[in-house]
Parts: sequence; structure tokens; C-alpha cells
Amino acid sequence: MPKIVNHEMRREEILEASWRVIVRLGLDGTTIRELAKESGYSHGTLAHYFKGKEDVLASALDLQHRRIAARMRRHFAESNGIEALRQVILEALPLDRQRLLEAQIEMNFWVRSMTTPSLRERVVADLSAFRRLLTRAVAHAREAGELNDELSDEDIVHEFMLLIDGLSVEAVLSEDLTPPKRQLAMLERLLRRLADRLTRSDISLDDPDASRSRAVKR
Amino acid sequence: MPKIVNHEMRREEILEASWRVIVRLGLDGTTIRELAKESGYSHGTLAHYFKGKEDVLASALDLQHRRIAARMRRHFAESNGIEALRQVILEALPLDRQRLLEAQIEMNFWVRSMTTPSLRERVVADLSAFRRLLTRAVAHAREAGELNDELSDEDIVHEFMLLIDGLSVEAVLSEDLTPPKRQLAMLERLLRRLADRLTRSDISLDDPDASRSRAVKR
Amino acid sequence: MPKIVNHEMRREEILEASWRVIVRLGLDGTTIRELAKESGYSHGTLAHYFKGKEDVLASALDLQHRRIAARMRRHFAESNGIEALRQVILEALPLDRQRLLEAQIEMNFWVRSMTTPSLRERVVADLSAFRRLLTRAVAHAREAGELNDELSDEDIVHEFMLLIDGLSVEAVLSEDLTPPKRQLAMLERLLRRLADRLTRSDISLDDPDASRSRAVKR
Amino acid sequence: MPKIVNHEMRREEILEASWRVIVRLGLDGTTIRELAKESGYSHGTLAHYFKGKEDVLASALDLQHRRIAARMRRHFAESNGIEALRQVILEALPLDRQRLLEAQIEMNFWVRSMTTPSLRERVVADLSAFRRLLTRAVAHAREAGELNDELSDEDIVHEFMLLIDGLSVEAVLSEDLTPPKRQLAMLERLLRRLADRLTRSDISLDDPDASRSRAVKR
DNA sequence: CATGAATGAGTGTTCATTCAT
DNA sequence: TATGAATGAACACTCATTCAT
Repeated sequence: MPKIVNHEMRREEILEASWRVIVRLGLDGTTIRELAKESGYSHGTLAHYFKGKEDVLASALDLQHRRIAARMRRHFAESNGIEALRQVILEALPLDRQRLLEAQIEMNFWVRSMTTPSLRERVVADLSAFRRLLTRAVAHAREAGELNDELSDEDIVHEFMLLIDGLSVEAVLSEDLTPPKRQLAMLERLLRRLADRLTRSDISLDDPDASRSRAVKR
Repeated sequence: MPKIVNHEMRREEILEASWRVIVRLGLDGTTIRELAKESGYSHGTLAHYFKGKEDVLASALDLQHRRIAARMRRHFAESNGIEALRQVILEALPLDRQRLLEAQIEMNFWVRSMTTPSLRERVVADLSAFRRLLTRAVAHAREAGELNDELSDEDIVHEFMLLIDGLSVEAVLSEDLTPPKRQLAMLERLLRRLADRLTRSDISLDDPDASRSRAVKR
Repeated sequence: MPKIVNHEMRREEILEASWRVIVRLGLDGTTIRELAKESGYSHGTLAHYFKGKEDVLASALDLQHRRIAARMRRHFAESNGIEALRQVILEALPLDRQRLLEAQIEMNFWVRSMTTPSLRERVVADLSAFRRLLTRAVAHAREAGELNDELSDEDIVHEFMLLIDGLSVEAVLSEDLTPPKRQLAMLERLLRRLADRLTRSDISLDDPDASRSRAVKR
Repeated sequence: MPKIVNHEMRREEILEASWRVIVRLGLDGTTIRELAKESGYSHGTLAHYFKGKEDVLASALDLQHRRIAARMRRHFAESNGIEALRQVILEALPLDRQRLLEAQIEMNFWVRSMTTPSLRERVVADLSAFRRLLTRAVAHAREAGELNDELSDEDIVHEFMLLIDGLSVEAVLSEDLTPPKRQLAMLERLLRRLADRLTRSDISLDDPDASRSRAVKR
């Protein structure tokens, strides 16, 4: 039983190392030997924990998605309405080192998924899951009366997706293109547009500083 | 006299073949031998026209950017104001097979540019050029009095970039996610927002069908 | 008829260019394309003058040997006895740029001849020819009474061969190892040893400056 | 525990195989695949022990020099004066299969060092080391009063170098040119010249048979 | 479990050669 | 005659994977 825990811990340790390698060398530059070096294990040892290179990479993506989803669910549990929505989006924007790294890894897999059907399935499935979560967050905000009627829930989700994907692409291409502050401003602009012309009840929009403080200088 | 070939034409022929290979196999799955097979020449022949693999790939990106820029410049010459702006954006959206292919290629290079400094330079430079062109288009529309004051020119350009990059990502991940019709609708919604509350003179927004007709079924 | 002359001139022009390439890049680094570049002709043109790469190289060695032999024969015609002998040896020592270059080329072919039987035949044959010429020079000096009886003619030839080959090796390994002055001193020491305890008649040994003057600073 | 191999032994095993390949095919004909075949390992395995082809070749030269130096140092420890000097020279002459092979390898590297600066450095450095060893041997013989005053120590070293390099060249060009017996005779003649007109004490010159017996028929 | 030795397929590249113009 | 386009073999090297210890 403790061995199982150890086994899983070892796997995650290796997968976190693989994130660093993927960002540094790219998905194709990522070799078993480099993974071994970065994780501190011999390349033969990796074979004990993963079926092969593809298994490592797929697991690395999977772990990343589970980690991000966990963060988002935590916000879901701690916040409500449009604030929960904001927190979820914030987790998906490349606002600091960690989230930029996630965007870089994500994009690596997006590209690889173009030519790897099995990976494509997983990527599309995880994307759908994220959209469902986003849809749920929007629905909650809608139910709380914090969204105006300009856009449908589906359109709102789509606007968020474009914001996230667009800003991720920009951050990956050049970190200086859209700094965290501007990312936050764009998110707030979008949120304001969705909540515009609502009654006073929409307090969260008047004081977004708490959330902004999460943005760490990189 | 030796056999006379149009060196530049041959190069473009090979580069167009390389586009197909890149989309089919990915940038890393693209081998010299596959390029040779697709272009119909032996792999040794490619050495006559390119310094090496990297040269082929960089040239393939370059040709794509020059082709797209030419299309955009043509619209710039034929249209005015917000209509020119619309046409430019339309060229950048993955609305048909060709433009989807371009988006796929583009994204392959975005990812590779993360780990290849020389490529990064080129990608960022070309991206800047596109933003400048977009900025010019926005300025023209502004001068024509076709844009309202809700957003600054810079913000408008950014909104377009997010639309383009976001829709490109979605199209690459799954063609069915956001079909051409929906892409067009989202573009028109954005254009309407930018031109909203303007006087009647803004005729181009009342009849966007001409442009929509460009969207080819894929 | 004039075409024949032109043909032969063209060949020699190319072969002289090949000498430079061989020294610069080594016999294996010498490519047809480099030969074409150095000679100023296209690589396709070389095929008109030579059967292939091996033919160019073999011809380059042949031309060098014919050129050196011609120089030696000229000295043979102009000098007598031990002075002729001295002049022949001087032609074979790496005393200036040109003769160093010859030594470098020679050594390249020596090594290649180890593994190329056809080349080995030629190299050994030319070496034999040189030894015969040297033997004749020694015989003449002997007949002129300018050599003592310490060593047989054959031994004398061998001593000269060791001097030439040894100094050639040293010059090729490091130009500074045995500068021209020292080479000349060693030759004169050897000559003095061969002529030692002879009567006054051996005038040439008293005034070797004329020959030394041929040594050009490199 | 993985299969345990003596890394250094394996390296030497491969390097010894590389000697054979170099002599058989020449330094440029020596391919990784041929090295693999000759050593009995796959070409991929060589990568475990060497960085690349150049590393194999440089190491092959290095091992040869270390082996030869070890043999010479052994003679140095076991003999004195002119006899030690003789033994050192004997190790450097192409008197049997092994030492001929060494001369062939050496000459291959001499030629390659012309165009490979890093190799040139090594070759010149090792040559200097050999000259220093020779100089020490001469000095010892001088101190033992076994050398006459005709030549300075430096000149004596140079004479030996010419003998070694000259005979090596001849042996490489054609094995029959100067058979072992003649090589020995030439060495003894040189030694006699250096020790001539000395008192009776110079016994080693009276009985050189012991050393001659080392010459193995090839 | 853990190691690293061993393998061979596949890569980009170079090159001598052939051949149509 | 002169050119350079075209070819495919051979090269060094990298790598994921297997397996004996």
C-alpha cells in the first residue's frame, strides 16, 4: 500500500520534471534521456513507471489538466457568481511563470494533437470538460442575476475561450506582448461588458483588486 | 546550356509541398525524405534549392506570410474603411481549407519558435508586421468615421487579434468546434460593437453578405 | 591542334588548383565542387577533362612529380659532380612555400597509397625513379672523385632519402621545427661527411652559399 | 544491478580494433560502421564509449602514444647509457608487424593533422614529448661518457629523428624497401658514428645482437 | 526495483556521378 | 564544349526501446 503511494509520487515527480523539459526543449526535443536527467532517475528506471515516451508525455498533459482543474474547482467552492467565474478564468490566463508554463505546454500538445489521433481525443475531451466547467460557472452567475442579456451563455463562454486562447498564444509568442496587467484589464473589460447596465447588486465588479493581486510578477 | 529551370518557381513548388507535409506530419515529423516524396524530387535535389531542412521550413513559413500579406494588401487596395478591415480579418480566419491549413502551419511554427530563437525572431517580426497592417486598417476606418469611441484603436486591434488567434486555435483543435458560419457571426458581432451607435452612413454593416459569401464549405 | 594545347593547358590549370585544395582541405576533404570553385570552372566541366575525382587526384600527383623531375634534370644539366647532387637534394627539401606545399601533397598521397593499390604502384614507381636519378647523381660525383669511401653509393642514396623524407615529415608536422637554415646546415653536414678527407679538389664544399641563396623565406 | 563492464577496457578494445581499421581503410575510409563491425559491437554501442567519430580517432592515437611511451619507459628503467638509447629507438622503428602498424597509423594522423588544428596540437605535443624523452636518453649516454664530441646532443636527437621518420616513411610506402635487417644496420652505423673513437669502455656497441633479436620476421 | 549496456531504425547532410540541354 | 539539374548511396549521429544483471 505505501508502495503504491510511492509509485504515484514518483510518477508525478517525473511528470513535473517533464513539464520543464517540454518547455525548454519542445515536445520533440524532449528525449527519454533528458527526462531521466531532469528527474534524476536513469532512463531505464522511467520504463518502470511508464510504458514509453508517449505514455510519459500523455501523462504529463493529463497531470497538468488535473492540477488546473483542481485549482478551478477550489475557486468554485470558495466563490460565487461572477467572482467564481473570474477566478476560473484567472487560472487559465498566463499571468505568472507557472501559468505561462502551462500555456506553453498546452500549446505544444495542441500542435502535436494535430497529427496524433489518440492525443487529439484526449485534448478535445479535456477541452470539452473545461468548457462545461466554464458553462457551469456562467450559469451560476446568470442565476445570480449578475449577467446582462446582451450575450447568451454560450456566447459568453465562447468570448472567454477566445480571451484565454488568444492571450495564451500571445504570451507564448512573446512574453512582453501582453503583460499581466493588460491581461487583467482585458478580462475586467469583458466582465464589465457582460455585467453592464445591471443593478447595484453586482458588487464584485466594483472591487476586483483582490483577484488582481493574484497576478505575480514574472 | 544546361537544363533551364526557374529556380524561384521550383523553390515555391517545393515549399507548397512542404506545407502539405507539415500539416500532415507536423513540423517534427517533416523529414527531408518526406518533403522529397511529396514534391516529387529526390532528397538530394532539395539540397540544390535549400541549404538544409531548417532553410526549407523557414522559407515555407516565409512564403506563407508573403502570400497572406499579398492577399491582405489586395483587399486594402480594393476596399475602404471598415469593409477593408473586415476583408483583412477574413483572410486571417480559418474559414476554408486553405486558411485552416495556414492556421495549422502557423501554429506549428509558433510552437517551434518557443525553442528556436532564430525562428522566434522571424515569427515575432512577422506578427508585428501584421499588427501594423491591422492598425493601419483600423486607422483608416476611424478616419472614415466608421468606428465609435468605445475602444481605442489599439484595443480594437487587440480584439481582432484575440478573435483571429482564438478562432485559429479552435479550428486547429477541432474543425467542428466553430464552423465558418459561426466564425463569421462572431466577426460581425465584433464589427457591430465597434460601429454601434454611429449614424446611418455606416452602410457596410447593413449588408455583410458579400463578404460572407467568401466562406467556402469545407 | 591548338585545341589539344588548350586542352592540356586547361588540365594543368585545374591540377594546379587541385594542389592548393589538397593542401588546404586534405585529400579526402578535396571534393569535386571545391576543385571546381578553386579552378573557376563548373563541376560539370571537370568531367570533360578528367574521368572522375580519382583521375584528377592521380593526375595532380603525376604533374607534381613531372614538374619536380624537370627541375632536377635541369640542375643535372647545369651542374656536375657533388654540386649537381646538392642541387637535386635541394629541390626535394621543403625549403620554401612551394617545396613545402609539394611535401604536404606528397605525404597526402603516401598515406592514401596505403589503401589504394593503383596509387601505391604509381607512388612506388615514381619513388624508384627518383632513387635512380639520385643514384646516378651519386655515381657522377663518385666518378668525379668527390666522394670518400666511407659509405657505398647505395648507402649514400639512402642517407639522402632519410634526410629528405625526415625533413619533409618535420616540415609538414610543424613549419617551425626545422627552418630552412637548419635544413641547409644538415645537408651541408651530410655532404661534408661524404666528402671528408678528400683532396683540395672538392671546391664546391667550400662555397655552398650559391645554393643556399635559393632558400626563400616563407 | 546492470551488466557490469569495465568501461576503460571496453574502450581500449574498441581502440585496438580501430587501429586495424585505420591501417586497412585509411583514416578517412574509417567509418563508424566499420569500427563497429571490427570491434564486434553495434555502431550505436560505440556512442556509449565515445562522443563521436573524432573522439574515437583521437583516442586511438592517444592510446597508441601511451602504449609506445610505456614501452620506452620500460627500456629506460632496464637499460643505461647508449643501450637505453638504442632500445628507445628500436621501439620507434618499423621493425615488425606491430611497429609497422604503428608507423602507418602515425602517418595517417600526421596527414590529417595538416587540416585539423586540434589534432595538430596533439600530434605536435606528443612529438615534443618524444623528443624530450630522446633528449634525456642522449644526455644519459653523454653523461656515461659513451658519446663522442662530433655532434651536439641536439644534433644527435635530430639524427635519430630523421632515421626514425625516414625509415617509417619507407616502410609505409613499401615494406620491402628497407627490411628490418637493414634498418638495424643503419641504426648501428649511426650509433657507431656517435660513439666512434671512444675508449674500450663502450661495450654495448660490441654486442648489439641482443637488441637485434627483437626484430621479428614479418 | 533499478541500472545502463546494447541495439538498429531513422535522421540531415554531403557527395561523385550522370545526363539533358 | 559547357553547364548545372538530378540522383541515390554513404556518412555520422540520435534515439526509443529492450534486456541481462
